[in-house]
Amino acid sequence: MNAAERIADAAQGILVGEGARAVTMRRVADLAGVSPMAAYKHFPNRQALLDTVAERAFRELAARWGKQAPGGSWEERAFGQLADFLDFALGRPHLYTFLMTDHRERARRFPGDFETGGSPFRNLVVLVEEGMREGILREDDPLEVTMALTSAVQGLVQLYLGGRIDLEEDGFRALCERTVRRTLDGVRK
Amino acid sequence: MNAAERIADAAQGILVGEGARAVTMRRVADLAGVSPMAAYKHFPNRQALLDTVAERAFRELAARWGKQAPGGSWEERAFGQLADFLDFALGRPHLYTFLMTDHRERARRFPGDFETGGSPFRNLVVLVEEGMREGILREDDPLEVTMALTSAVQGLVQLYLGGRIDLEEDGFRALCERTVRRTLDGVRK
DNA sequence: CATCCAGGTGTACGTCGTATACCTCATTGG
DNA sequence: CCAATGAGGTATACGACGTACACCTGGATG
Repeated sequence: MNAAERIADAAQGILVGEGARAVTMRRVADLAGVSPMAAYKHFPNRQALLDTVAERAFRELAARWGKQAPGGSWEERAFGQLADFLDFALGRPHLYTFLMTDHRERARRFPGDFETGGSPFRNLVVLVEEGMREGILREDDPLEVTMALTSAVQGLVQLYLGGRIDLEEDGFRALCERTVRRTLDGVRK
Repeated sequence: MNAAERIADAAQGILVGEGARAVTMRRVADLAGVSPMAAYKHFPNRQALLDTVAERAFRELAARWGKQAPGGSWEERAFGQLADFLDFALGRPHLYTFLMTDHRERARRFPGDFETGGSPFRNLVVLVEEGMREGILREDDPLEVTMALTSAVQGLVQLYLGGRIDLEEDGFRALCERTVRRTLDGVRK
């Protein structure tokens, strides 16, 4: 029905797909069954289309991650979130890079946008707040503690997807777990 | 004299420059004062030219960072390294992204290549080993501890350069310091 | 002196984003 | 009932991109 959504769907489909094919207007149009210029009736340019796709994908992601089973200890839930994050990053590397790494002017911004609805990070901040309430984590700025925990993993993932970590996926996941554990416990004597 | 180096210089110059202009073969050739096809006498394709530029830039970086003044406490030296890293990442953002983030098949790889010569990371691993010898850091795998400390900062820089952190440069540098401090001390109670 | 070839040029092809002009209906005001 | 309108599609074209290919040129070498 809505042609703009069919076009955004097609663009997202390219990001989700296996091959590392770039999201070109012609390819998107082809996938949507429409001529290359049709997209410009709905988006002023390629960047605006990509921004829309990012917005949608972020919302979908937040909805999915919100539904996690709440059982288990705090640590089990925390490492469950890590596993979910890695499932996404390693399972949809192009979409991950597109959402998390590519420069985008209208991206969500720390700190403001990470507290309000729709951001996948919100769930993690909540988890950290729970950890502080339960006395597992030191009292501290929840947002910044969340950043400390997540940015280490994001840095590792960036290196891994950039071909700079010579490990199989299982080995890499284990490295991420050890790194999070070090961030939790500190490396200082 | 060496034409290949003049061309690589030109390419590096684009990465170092202010504007976010892409490294196109035509632009490189123009800067080198040569026709667009000349580069192909020295590099089989654009990717090979970029790989060469990355190799050179990495070596220059390692040489510069190796010369740091060795004075001060371990912590002062560590945060000095952080400042140097941020000077580079924030001062040459395009070169930084090119070197650290862009997918490159022939990139240096963890763990092997980070231990041997020419890698800027080598200095940090040495610093961490010193910290363990001085009893400041817990006995642990030096390479992985270095990764834990650096990947958090890399994750933050990636977010910052991607326009996802709404802070001035000073505020961002302070956030990096606090994050490294948390990684050193841990966030667990 | 003839040959060769390292290193340069000019041209051309297919791809990209997208400006522009055009077309085609369904809706709607008179 | 019909003319006008505008939303949404198309075809064509332009300049920039990476690069294949044919060609040139001048100094080293047999």
